[in-house]
This record gives sequence, C-alpha cells and structure tokens, in this order.
Amino acid sequence: MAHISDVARLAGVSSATVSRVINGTAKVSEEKARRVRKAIAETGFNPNEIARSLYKKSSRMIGYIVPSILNIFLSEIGRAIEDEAFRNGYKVILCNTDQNPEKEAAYIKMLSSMNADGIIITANNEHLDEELESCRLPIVVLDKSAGARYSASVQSDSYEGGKIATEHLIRCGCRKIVLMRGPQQYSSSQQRFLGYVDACNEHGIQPLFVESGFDYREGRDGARELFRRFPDAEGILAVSDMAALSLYRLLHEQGRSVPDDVMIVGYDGVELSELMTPALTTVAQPIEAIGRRAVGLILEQVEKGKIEQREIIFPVTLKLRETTKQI
Amino acid sequence: MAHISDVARLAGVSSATVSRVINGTAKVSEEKARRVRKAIAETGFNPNEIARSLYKKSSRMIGYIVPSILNIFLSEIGRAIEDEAFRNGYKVILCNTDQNPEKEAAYIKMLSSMNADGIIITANNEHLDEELESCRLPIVVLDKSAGARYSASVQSDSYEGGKIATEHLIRCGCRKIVLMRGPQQYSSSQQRFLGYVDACNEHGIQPLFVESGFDYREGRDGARELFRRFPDAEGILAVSDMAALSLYRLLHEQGRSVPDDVMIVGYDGVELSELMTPALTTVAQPIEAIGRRAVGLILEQVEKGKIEQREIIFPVTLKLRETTKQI
DNA sequence: TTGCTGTTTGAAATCGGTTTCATGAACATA
DNA sequence: TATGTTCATGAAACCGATTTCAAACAGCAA
Repeated sequence: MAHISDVARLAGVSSATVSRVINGTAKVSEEKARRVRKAIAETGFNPNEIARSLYKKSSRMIGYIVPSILNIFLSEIGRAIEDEAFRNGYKVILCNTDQNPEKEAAYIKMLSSMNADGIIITANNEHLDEELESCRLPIVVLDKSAGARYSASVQSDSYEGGKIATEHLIRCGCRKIVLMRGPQQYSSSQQRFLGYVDACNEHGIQPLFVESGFDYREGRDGARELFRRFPDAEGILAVSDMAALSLYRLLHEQGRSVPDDVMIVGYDGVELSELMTPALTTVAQPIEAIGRRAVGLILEQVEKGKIEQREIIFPVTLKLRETTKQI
Repeated sequence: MAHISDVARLAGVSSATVSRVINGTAKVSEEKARRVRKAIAETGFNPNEIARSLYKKSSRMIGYIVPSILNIFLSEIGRAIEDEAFRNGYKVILCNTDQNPEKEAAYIKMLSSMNADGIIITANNEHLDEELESCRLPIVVLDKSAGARYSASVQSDSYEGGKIATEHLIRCGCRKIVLMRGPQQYSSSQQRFLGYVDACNEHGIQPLFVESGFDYREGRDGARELFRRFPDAEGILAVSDMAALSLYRLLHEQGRSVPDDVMIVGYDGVELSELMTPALTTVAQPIEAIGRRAVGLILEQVEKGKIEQREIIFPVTLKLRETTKQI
C-alpha cells in the first residue's frame, strides 16, 4: 500500500502539500496540485484512515447498539442509519448485545476507545448509565429510559400510538381489549400503556394487559399467557409486529379466525406487516425518519462540538389492513 | 481521557512497562505490575484502540458487506458473525450496499484503509473483482461467484438443496413444479437450478422456472410473473423464505389454498419460516454455522498471515411443515 | 534596488499506543 | 575477583496521517 510519502516523493513535494491537496485545507499552487493528483492516481494512494483518526480524534464511526439485530424493527432502523451515515461519510459499527450487560458495557468502552463519534442505542439496562456517563460521546437513545444520561432522544409518539390503536379496536366493536404490554423500563412502553388506559377509560372499558418482550419468541410466550388469562379477548394490541405474527399463529392453531373472532393491531409498521397473510393492521412508526434523524443529531453534535439535550418525537400513523374490521 | 503516559507517571514506570503489563507481552516484576494495575484502576485508563491499530496494522474489525440487511437471511447470518467476532475480540462493520456498485467499491476501499482484518461479503457484482483484487485483505465470500478473487468461500450445498426440495414436491404428488430461480451470477443459484433440473429429469418432469430476486419485493414480482406464465403450477420452489411469504400472499388473494391447491417450499430456513402461518416447508441452511465459520476462516488467515484458498460447503436439511403435504 | 506584505511550502511536532534495542542489575561460573 | 549470562527496564523509534510554524518566495511600492 502506497503511503503519503510515496506520493510526495513522486510528485516532488512534501507530504504536507499532498495532505493539503487531498483535504483542500490550504492553498496549493495549481502546478503542484496537478503533479500531486497525478502521483495519487499513479500510486493508487488510499489514505490510511487509522492514522488520520489518531490525529483528528475522530474515526467517523457511529456505533449502533441494539439488543438484537434479529428484531426486524431495529434492523429496519439500522438500515436507515447506515444509509444516512454513509451519505455523510460515516460508518456504522453493529453492536448486538443480546441484552447482556457485559456486552453492552464492553461495546460502549470499545466505541469510546475507537474514537467513535457517537452512539445510537436501544437498551433498557440501568447498569449502562454508569458506562454512558463516563464516555464523552454524543449519545442518541431510541428509547428514553428514565434517568439515563444521553444527549438526545428520538422516538415516536407512543402515547398516541397506544391510544389510536385502542380507539380503533373500540370502533371495530371490541369491548374486551387486551394489551400486550412491553417492558416497562422503556418509556415508550410506559407511554403506550398510558395511551391504552386513557382510551379505555374514556370509553368505560376495563383495561387488561399481559407482559411481553418484543421479539418472536417473547411474543409467543406473551401470547400464550394472554390466552390463558383472557381466553375471550375480542381485540389484542400486540407489543410489536413480530409478536403479532406469533399471536396470529397461535390463534390460527386454536381455530379462531382473524378478524372475525378476534382482532389484532400490531405495532411498528415493519415491511413484513404488509406482506404477511392476513396483512396486519398496525401502528406505524416513521422508521426511516427516526433512523435518519438519529444520525443527524449525532452529526450536529459532532459539528457543534458540544452536547446539548434534545428530544424528538415523531407522529405515528394507523395502517388499516386485514386483521381488524370496522363495522 | 487518561493516556498511557499518565498511568506510567502515576506508577513510576515507563509507558513501555505499562504496555507490557496490559498486553502481557513481556515479563514485568510483580512489584511494578501491581503498581501499574493500581494506576490503571485509579485513572480509569482505557487504551486508545486507534493508536494501537496504527502500529499493529490491524484494527480487529471485520467488514460484513451485503446487498441489504433487510434480507432476513443475511441479517441472521450477520447476527452469527457479530457474535463469533465479539467472542474473539473483533468488531463488525455493517456495510449495506443496496446492490450499488459504487457503494460496494467505497466500502471495500474504506475497510482496507481502516486496517480491517477481513471482509465477509455477499455480492454479485463483477465490477467488484477489481476492488477485491487490489485489497490485500482476507475475503470470505458467502456466494462464490465465478471468477472473483477471494480467499475462502462458505456456502451450503445448493445443488442438494434444489434437489431434495424438488424430490419432496414430487413425492407430494406434484407434477407441474416451478422454480423461482435466483440471479444466475450467484453460483448458489446456479447449483440450485441444476439440482432442480436433475431431479425433474430423473422423474420425467419438465423443468419450469421464472427469474426472481431474493427479497420481499423482488419475490412478489417473481411470483406475479410465475402466475402469469404458469397459472396451473402445482408446486413452487421459492427463491427464499421471504419470497415464499410474498408468494403465499398472492395465492391467498387468488383464493387458492396451500397446500391443497398449490404447495410451496421455501429456502433458507430463517426463524420467520417457522412462525408464519401456515408454517413454511423449507430447505434450511445452517445459518449459525455459516456465520461462525466465515469469521473463523478470517481469523485463521489473520493468524497465519497468509491467504490460502478454502471452500467450505455445509449440508442443508429439509424442514417439513405446513405448506406441503405428503400423500 | 530596497523594504514590506502576503502567500506557498516543507521540516518537524503531533496523535497515543507498541516494540526495538541498549543498559544496567542480579546472579552464576571460573 | 573477574567474566559471562540472563533478565527487567526505559529511551527512542515507529506506525501514517495532519497541522503548526518559520522560512522562502513572489509581488508591489517607494
């Protein structure tokens, strides 16, 4: 691999001049600039990003820390993050934690020692606060947990999401509506629960719920619990689209028909929700916008050089499809 | 952030000694080692990985280059790669190319300039060969394309996959079997096609096929084409589990019942295949093993310091579920 | 021609680690 | 006691860029 000094020698200039031509950081005579460009082309010089990072104290990397990349919602957000980062000359480090606190801590430490420029994180672990506190990076959380230190949060309106989904089921004629409630350490789960409860109260309906995690497997467990406790549920608010998939499967096994016997509203609005059969009525989050904005906030903080707290909340939309039926 | 020199000063030793204690690269007297460890704890010293990488010419990073992380199969493999990499102290850079040759080239260049230790790639782009050629990194391809330069390939037995899936449909009584054929620049697609054709020929059946890409959307287009050309298909070999999902949806819309009117066999064996309704009969690839092995091969080449060609082929298994029915 | 200003330019310092290499201490051997 | 050997240790070189700073140079006025 050619070094900057090779280019400099070939062009008959100093490496400082080569650096200036590459980065446009100072004026270089047209004559020398031409020679440098020629030498770069001839040697196929590709500046060593590590050396650059060492001096600049920035590696143009953003860490994306998630419990599991198998969570389709998080992977769709990851897709948007990667795209926006790439557009801006940044790379994304994928950090899958399996909800393992040690892995989370290790990744945060690692990102900081790699001069990463920021962290985008979804994690419900209180132990993390300490780690996040000690690292000076801009941190954008996608799930504001109560006391955590972070520079910004990007979310969608979970209260509204819980509320409109519930109201929709009520309009569909459901009276016995059960919420699969997400882990309550996430503020989004709390908000959604509140929206649900408020909608119920406004219509004189008794709020009912079971606890559930977000992924396929946890969703299935949550659904089993739900059927045991509320075998006569008429409408179900799933914790996620993936959980809705598991839920539907269980209903199907029981010979119950959707939406005629039971109605389902999913959450997230992942691509899959539209493609599954039956197509899932769901509360869609603006996934693309969330991912892009998260990156945007990191870059903003990097440019400004200072960390200032921001909270972004996007609106959600209800997608009416085949797992609910309005009368 | 504390530097190694701060630790050295506090412990009353040189930074060389601190480095030796951290890395265990040479003997240090127990007395000094103790002082160093104490100083590290007191300062909260976290070695700068970038500085280390610069000298060592290794950043302990592996690039994972894929057309789209939204492809569940690739994201499940990515999960295994991330896990295995982390176990070995490596990080994974997520490189989503959207099949965009420029993005692919940019990522390869970037990984090489970052002193990455290897690349794991799924890409069908011939233009890439040039880029891959010029970078000295170990490269593991997950889809050996004909002439590309790579150090190793990890795949599963696509010929066998195509064959057993076809034989299964034949055993189920299908005579009119259509293959959704994947892009033929992938050797895996070619092999699967061959397995399909051979199975057909052995049973005196006319091979039929349409072209299709792997993801939801491309799968839906492929499925539409299939129904136009072969409205009376009895059995369909989907190009992927995700395509099978789209396919099922279309059949459902047409009021055709699965498996009674038409049977479907998916491909890949992603988690979703088991959870969708009806559960998908599919040819399962050993996803976990493929991901782990790919990382293993990279690490092997890094240790040996030399690149030697290897080709790994894992066996596939047929998962019998609800979209086919043996008579 | 001299003196002044303003711009190009390269030598050297810098980023923060790791490793080499020379030194000196400790110990064994003659 | 003199000599050889082993081993822990720190100063300095190194990785490959970027940036600082002072010198060289060009342009212009007097």
